[in-house]
Amino acid sequence: MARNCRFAVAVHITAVLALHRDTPATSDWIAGSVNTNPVVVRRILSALAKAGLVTSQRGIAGGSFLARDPEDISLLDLYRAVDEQEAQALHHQPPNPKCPVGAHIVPVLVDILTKAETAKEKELGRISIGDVAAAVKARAAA
Amino acid sequence: MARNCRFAVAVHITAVLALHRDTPATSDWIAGSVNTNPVVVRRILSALAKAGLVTSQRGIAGGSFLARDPEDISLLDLYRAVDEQEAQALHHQPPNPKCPVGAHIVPVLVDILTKAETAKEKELGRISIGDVAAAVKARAAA
DNA sequence: CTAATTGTAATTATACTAGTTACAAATATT
DNA sequence: AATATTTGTAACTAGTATAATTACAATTAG
Repeated sequence: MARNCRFAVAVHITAVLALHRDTPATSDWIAGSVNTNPVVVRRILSALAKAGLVTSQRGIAGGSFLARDPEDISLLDLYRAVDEQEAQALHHQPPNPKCPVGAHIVPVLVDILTKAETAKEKELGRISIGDVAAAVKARAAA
Repeated sequence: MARNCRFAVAVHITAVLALHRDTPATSDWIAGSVNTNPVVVRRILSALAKAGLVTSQRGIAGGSFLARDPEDISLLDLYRAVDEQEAQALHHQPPNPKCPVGAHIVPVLVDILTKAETAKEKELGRISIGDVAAAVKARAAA
């Protein structure tokens, strides 16, 4: 249990919200679809709320809504809200500065990893929750 | 200590090998540059050898070499050799098939993650170990 | 007032990681 | 042939991130 699946769950949650825009969805109900504990859902909803992507309401008729139209929420928004910094890791210990390679490899690596991460994020930015909801709907109809 | 830095170390190791093509580099020597334990280096060298990127020789004059020209080894080669499948994780437990979203979200997610991962890998494929070695050299000279 | 719901802290079990020790297998040098 | 050095791996350890779970205060509709 060491692999981060928060992004996948965030996409799932927001897809549910996109398909139920009229009534608030409770964390318990969403958890039933995701097949996990409601607290796990609330934690991710909390991160999404901090990013302004969803709103939640306490109380007996409470639950969560998308804060914007599904077409105006990209997967990159979710990714950033939830994964904080998924960037590939650098050295655990700083390399040896007395070796020419050790002394200069880190900024070179940072440059490489930034390029790779940027390409990935660009793809995620092209897809909206609306697209995801439509894809789910299309598969359900088929 | 849960973040994977094998790719970063693999780039470091192969950069060292690219700048010392004439003599074999021992895992002990490389470990001194990376600032880690020689066994960690040997483990990564072993993965690279399985992918045909380096060759190693045992014995008193042993050590490792690049198996190809640095320009012919891409960072994608290293990434694949070392990270096996770094792809972003899906749900921990399979979602609820009785919910329309739960029943159809997984293939949609796979499609999304594949696109994102492919974009990242395309970037890594554009960069060679030769490029990395040149960048390190340039910084060392500056 | 009551019941239902969110928000969050605390705890737990699991798994992955790098680091480390240990040692057999291989090999160049003498 | 003997020796010293190096790789290749297995086994183990400590540290840490993760999801799941329990618990409970705060909020709110009816």
